Amino acid sequence: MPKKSKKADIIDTATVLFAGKGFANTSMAEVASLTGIAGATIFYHFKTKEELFVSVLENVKTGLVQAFSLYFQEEHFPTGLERLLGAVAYHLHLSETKKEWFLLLRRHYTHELAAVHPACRRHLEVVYTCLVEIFEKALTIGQEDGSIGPLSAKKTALIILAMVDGILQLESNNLYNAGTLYSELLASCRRMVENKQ
Amino acid sequence: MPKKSKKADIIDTATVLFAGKGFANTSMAEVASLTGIAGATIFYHFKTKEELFVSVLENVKTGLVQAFSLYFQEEHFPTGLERLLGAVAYHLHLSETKKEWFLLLRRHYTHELAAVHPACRRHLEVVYTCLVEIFEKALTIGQEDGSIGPLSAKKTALIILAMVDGILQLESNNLYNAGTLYSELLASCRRMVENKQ
DNA sequence: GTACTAACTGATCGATCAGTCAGTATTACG
DNA sequence: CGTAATACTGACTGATCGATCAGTTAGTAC
Repeated sequence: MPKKSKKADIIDTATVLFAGKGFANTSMAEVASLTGIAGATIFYHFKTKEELFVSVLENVKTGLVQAFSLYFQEEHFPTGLERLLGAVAYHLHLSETKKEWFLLLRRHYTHELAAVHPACRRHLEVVYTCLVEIFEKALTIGQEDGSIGPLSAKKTALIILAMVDGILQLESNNLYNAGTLYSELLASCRRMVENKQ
Repeated sequence: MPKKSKKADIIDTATVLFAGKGFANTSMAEVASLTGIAGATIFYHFKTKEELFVSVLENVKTGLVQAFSLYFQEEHFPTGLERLLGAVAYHLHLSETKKEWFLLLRRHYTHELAAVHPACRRHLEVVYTCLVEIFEKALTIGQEDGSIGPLSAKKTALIILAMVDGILQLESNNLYNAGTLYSELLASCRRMVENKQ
């Protein structure tokens, strides 16, 4: 196994903790102990707790953008509609294999900090722009090939993102076994955007 | 103006603070000072911070259930489809006039506590059951009168709830001016559930 | 080896905060 | 009025946590 730098180890540990327990409830001491280093070491690599958080978010951003770009490099779709449904399905899939990423993005602190911290805001914007544009592009393609009806691609992309995110939220809050809803979600998306023959 | 009890004052102040800054970032001292009472007074009415939070949540539950019940007492709809869209619109409307309620329900701490604290969990369940059943009932009525197509009422109700909640989330995170999306959201709901003629 | 730098650490500090307690004010009632 | 309960308060405590700092170790260059 490749020996990772301690700095990267800290970021990995912090990602899980920030995502799982939130910023305020995660202590630097806990990050240090789970990483297997002394408490003061974190402050050598990151000046403040906030700076650590931003590094974590940047790391998530990079990973997420890369994952989607890779997916569309390998997959190809006959119609825009199928491309859209593929994107939704991959979004759902990623949120299972990389739960921490999406938990972190859904944490309130992430958005509170973004309102105040320019670098943090930029990372968040990149993530959301990436997600929205994926849907938007699929919708535009679908309108050209006739698989998708006439609607505002931009606004519909936002609504689909909200819908997917809302389902993931329900699931992560253990309110309903949302896994059961995945196929129903895809069907609902299809009904929502497909061209009435 | 009716003189309110200090206990009710504390709950009102705490609702705004817990909703706006979260549980961990709200100090009992702040709640006390904004309510205009001494710090120790809160602990006379509520044994712990957690108990205060549960009282706040209970209060939100009561208000929310009442608001929806009142709405459907006064409004009547010609079709199930219109009833559904009315419910969605009222949900969006309430989330503006009673922002704190929905912010509180979306806070992670609310769900983390619910996983451990039975009374808290019960309050949350009442709220979500109320919201889901409103959509579910409208869908069922619509299927009977032919305005809504054949689909699982329960699952579709969950998806619509997730969609509305997702839009509100986008808005409260200042990511997009989601207000612009309200009419598009209603149109999308309609396309999703209406009976193909 | 020596010299220099980067990585890392243990001990500690100051601030914050939930919760306690012993006591004071306020109300209700005979 | 008296007295008893309820409502409220100021001063304090113990624990937690972010951050600092003086110092040690590991790595690299010569």
